[in-house]
Amino acid sequence: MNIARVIVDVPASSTNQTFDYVIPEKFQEMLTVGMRVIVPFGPRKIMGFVVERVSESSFNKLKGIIDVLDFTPVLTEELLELGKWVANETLSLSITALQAMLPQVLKSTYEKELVRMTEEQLPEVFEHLFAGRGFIPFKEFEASSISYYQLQKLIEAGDISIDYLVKSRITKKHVSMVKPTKDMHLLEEALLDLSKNAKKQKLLLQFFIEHENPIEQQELLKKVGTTTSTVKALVDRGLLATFQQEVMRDPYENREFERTTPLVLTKQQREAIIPINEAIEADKHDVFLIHGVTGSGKTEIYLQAIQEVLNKGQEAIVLVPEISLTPQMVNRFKGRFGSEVAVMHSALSAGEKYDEWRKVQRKEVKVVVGARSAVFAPFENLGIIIIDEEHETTYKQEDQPRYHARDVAIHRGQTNSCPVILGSATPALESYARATKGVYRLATLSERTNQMDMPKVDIIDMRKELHAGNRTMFSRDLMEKMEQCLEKGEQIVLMLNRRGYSTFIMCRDCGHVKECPHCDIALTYHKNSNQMKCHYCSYEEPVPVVCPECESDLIRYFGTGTQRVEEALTKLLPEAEVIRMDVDTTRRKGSHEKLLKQFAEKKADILLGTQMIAKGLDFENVTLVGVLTADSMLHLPDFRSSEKTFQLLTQVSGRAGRHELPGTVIVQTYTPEHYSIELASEYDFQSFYKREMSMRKAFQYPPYYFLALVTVSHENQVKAVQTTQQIVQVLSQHVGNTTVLLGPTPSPIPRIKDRYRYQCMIKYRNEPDLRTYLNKIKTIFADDVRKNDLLITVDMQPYHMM
DNA sequence: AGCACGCCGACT
DNA sequence: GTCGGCGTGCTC
Repeated sequence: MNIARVIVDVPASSTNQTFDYVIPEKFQEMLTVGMRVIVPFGPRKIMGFVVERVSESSFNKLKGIIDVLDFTPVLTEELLELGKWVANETLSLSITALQAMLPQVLKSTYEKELVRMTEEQLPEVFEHLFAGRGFIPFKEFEASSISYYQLQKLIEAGDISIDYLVKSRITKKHVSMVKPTKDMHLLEEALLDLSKNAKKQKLLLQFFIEHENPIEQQELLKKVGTTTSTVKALVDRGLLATFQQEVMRDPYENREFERTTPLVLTKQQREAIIPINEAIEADKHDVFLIHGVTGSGKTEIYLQAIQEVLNKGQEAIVLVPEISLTPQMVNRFKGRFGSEVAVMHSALSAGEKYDEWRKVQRKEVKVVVGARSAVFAPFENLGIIIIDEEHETTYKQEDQPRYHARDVAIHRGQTNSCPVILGSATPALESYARATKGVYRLATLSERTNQMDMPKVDIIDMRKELHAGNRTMFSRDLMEKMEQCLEKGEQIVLMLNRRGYSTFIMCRDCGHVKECPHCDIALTYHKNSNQMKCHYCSYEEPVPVVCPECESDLIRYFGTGTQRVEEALTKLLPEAEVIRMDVDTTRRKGSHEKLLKQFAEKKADILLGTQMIAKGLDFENVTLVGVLTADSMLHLPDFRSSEKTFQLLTQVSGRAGRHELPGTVIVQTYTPEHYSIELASEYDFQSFYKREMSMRKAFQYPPYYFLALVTVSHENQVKAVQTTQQIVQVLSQHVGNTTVLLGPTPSPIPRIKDRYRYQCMIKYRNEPDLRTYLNKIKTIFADDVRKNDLLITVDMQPYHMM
């Protein structure tokens, strides 16, 4: 078994296979599957994952592994298998699937260097370039005006060589430690030898005579009340030594978590948890869907089920949508399970993420609470996977590998024979349909634990407001209720559903909208820099003074951004303090949390924000929730827009009156008669489900049909259309007659970065070999892709049609 | 991907 | 003769 099969870090279809390498003697014993290695690949050195150890290879001249990067495998055998499955399922490359399971810092970066091999005089230009150094970054050569040919000659002559470096992004955090170097009695002797003036040094020695263990320098200095120079003096005398020790970053280290104990469950909660506990006991895989209204105590069920799993000595993964991974959520898990919990979300620095991941790898924790990618946590004795807010679209990764965390979770649940819990107040139609069919087991929690009714929802027809002469973005009802709220000292949450809207620039005279010259999309206005930016290609230009079309100076920015609402609010309710939460105010790390804390401490009356405020927040003093534009995403070209609207409205309504104070919700809309708005206001999931299902059936959408989306992009529009047409043709020869092929159709954004984008949508009910056909297409066009800069992407079960 | 190799055409 | 610019095939 002295040969390793390696998946190399070269994301290309032609290298999407294992490569065999000889394992040098010194690595024979320690190298196991799942470790990262550095291997020669052509003239380069690259990183790769060992996926198998074998004793024979069909390949003749094997090269050897250069280095092994890990002492503990970064991928367990289960995860290697899972990687294969993900790659196959999502039609992505093996290396991409494997990389997706690891924290970013474990990715390798590559650099080239020029190494001087001779002391003899090099040509003038090279002497100048090296400037006395033994090696230089290759980039410096590229930046110089020296020709490649000249370099080639020197390389051939052996005067210069190229070195390929594989670097790691890992940054381990270290602290300075201090320890005594001599025995106790020697320290005591030294103490007597010190001069009378060296008071601080004496104190330090005294300290180590009492505590002989190494101590963090910072802590030592504080305890003894001295500075590094004193420590240094003793180090110079050979009595003490300083060294660096690695520490784990703990993003929550300075936080106290109030320990909580299990709550008494309601009847409905008990009924829901019994079958889950049975599955845990029996090591049986099953998918449970908990459909529970907001405030029905889903989280308590999760906590108690996890406790059951921990009691068995097993581990738990909890997935939460990024956006609701709020301090409140983290508190609940940290409060119950303390240091057994690792938290993984995007607000952590790369280093912190790595450390949290290592806590799992080193078995220092038993529970992971995290966003999508936490589904790959390297536990080896998994007892349960929980997906909260399972309907959230953030569980679908939008770049390669385009996996859905729910599917991965269920697959891991099968291999680990453990239960998977999906929880939501508004389950995804797909999930609910499976639950009704008995594929998943359904538990319904219809009562809130505090017995309070859901807040009353008033729908306001904004067309009538307009007719009545109200041209502001606040209806008369909302204004009145806000004023009442402020008088009583209660708080307000205002949500602006910005999806589908953005601040763009439009000419009031001719209606001209400023678009990106490289993408078919309106440029967005950025107030702070006074620039127009493209969100797709980061093209930028200053805001025009006059309309480029008609030269009118009536060119303004448009759209209802949170900034504009804030401005309007301060005009209409000057006494109200407003906290604005959107991408602009929450970009900085921790600012999200800070703003929420301020609001919780009642430092503001109104919390104004985008969707990000709809989830997971729980403020006792909030009695009014206003949705400014409920229908803004209803008209998007997305078959899930009704579902998303229903979910969002239900979610945001749950923010009001969660405690003693009764709550009101005001929903402003231009389409009050739309069923998703009407039924959300009545909290009628069942009717919505039936209604939406019949729509999906009629229009052949999930859950009745599966989808696959093939997108083709090319600089040349004709080429893009033609290729898509060819793809449709090839597919039509293979697929069954119940399968629908749509296309070529332009993508919702038909051009990005000067590339035209066309797509083909496949709607199917039963196509067991579809992946084979799609792979075949990839092979057919592989040449075209490489030679003609064609791009073909496949998205199985797409969530965004772009 | 990224590198070498080879062929071609432009330029001194 | 000297260079750089692509197109092509290969990487254990």
